[in-house]
Amino acid sequence: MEETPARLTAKPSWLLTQLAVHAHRLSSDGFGEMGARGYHFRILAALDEFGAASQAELGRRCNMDRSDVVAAINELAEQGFVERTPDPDDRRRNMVTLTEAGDRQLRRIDQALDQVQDDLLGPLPAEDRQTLTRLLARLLTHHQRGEHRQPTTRAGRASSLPRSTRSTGGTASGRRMQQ
Amino acid sequence: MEETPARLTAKPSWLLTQLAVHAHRLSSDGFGEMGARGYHFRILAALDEFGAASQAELGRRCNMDRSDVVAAINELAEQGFVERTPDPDDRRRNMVTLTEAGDRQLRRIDQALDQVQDDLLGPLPAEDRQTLTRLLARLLTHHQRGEHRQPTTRAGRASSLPRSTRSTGGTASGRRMQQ
DNA sequence: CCTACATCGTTGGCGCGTCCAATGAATATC
DNA sequence: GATATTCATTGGACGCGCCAACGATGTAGG
Repeated sequence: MEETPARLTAKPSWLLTQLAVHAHRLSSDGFGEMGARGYHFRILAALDEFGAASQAELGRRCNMDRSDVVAAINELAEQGFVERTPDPDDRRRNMVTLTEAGDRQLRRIDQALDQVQDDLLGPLPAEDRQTLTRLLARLLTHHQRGEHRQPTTRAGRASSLPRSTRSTGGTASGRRMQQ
Repeated sequence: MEETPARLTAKPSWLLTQLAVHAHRLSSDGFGEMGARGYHFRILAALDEFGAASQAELGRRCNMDRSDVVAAINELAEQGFVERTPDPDDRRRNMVTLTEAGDRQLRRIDQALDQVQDDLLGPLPAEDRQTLTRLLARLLTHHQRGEHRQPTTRAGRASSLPRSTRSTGGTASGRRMQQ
């Protein structure tokens, strides 16, 4: 069948992102069967492991944007998996709580995901699986550090230019800028 | 800072997809500077390596949907990086050709991506980089094989459900068929 | 020849994940 | 108290991966 350009297959970033596509599909198939998606699982997991939390905290723990937490919590609440109640101690916050049904849902998803790991790592022997996991974890840790561009408390200008400045002007519509 | 749930960090699928996010961001930052995106690079790479091709063929090589190829070619043509001409031998097809400007653009992107690989693999020593690449390549190959569920010519297999009901279908999950 | 069928390009649409900007309420800091 | 910060929410954007359907064209079979 048609070959893929070596310029792609030779690059770790290609291997990684393409394999991630497969991982994502396997996962989606997994919890898609119970009407969930990635964001739901993340939040349920965080609530289970750390207890009730504000939405902002959930976002920090799960690497999600606040606004996406809002939507996910809406959906989870509709399904009865979490409850959203105002925090009396800080009226800006919502306390998000895991319900029993939510706990059950979490376990179901988690189980489905265990199977997914196996499908994903498919042909690798145990040792290689461990090696791969270790290397990935190491890189991920590396890339997450230094990601908390803290506003520095106290006037720490970070020259946050919207930075649309694109060179080859052309027609394009480049965007990007993640802080 | 806030911890991430172990239910997530313990899963290879999580490590993979999250790291892919970083890889994707690094890449985007890379060619975003020249008004390109992933799809563009894939197509330029395929044209450079295998010569002029039809859009369908490009889609097969680059793991892209035909419809997405259309859009990408539109954009590349606007920028003068490829030319789209009808194929006289088969009037269904378009021959897509790489221009000189396109070739230069490809080289620019490719160079930027080399830097990206280095940033991505950051703290890993050469040996680990190699190991990781090898494992990823192996898994990717594994997951790409068996993806060409061919309609078998004659009489349609595949009950082709609207794609949600994919219930306990067991492993297979009737996957795609790109190619 | 004529009828199926497959392929190609195109349009239009969906879902998911990631992100940003801006608003209004509440709180923290000075 | 004035200012800055945090929080939830809305509304939007973009990339990537898909799918369905169309009309035009090409290929096989009977």
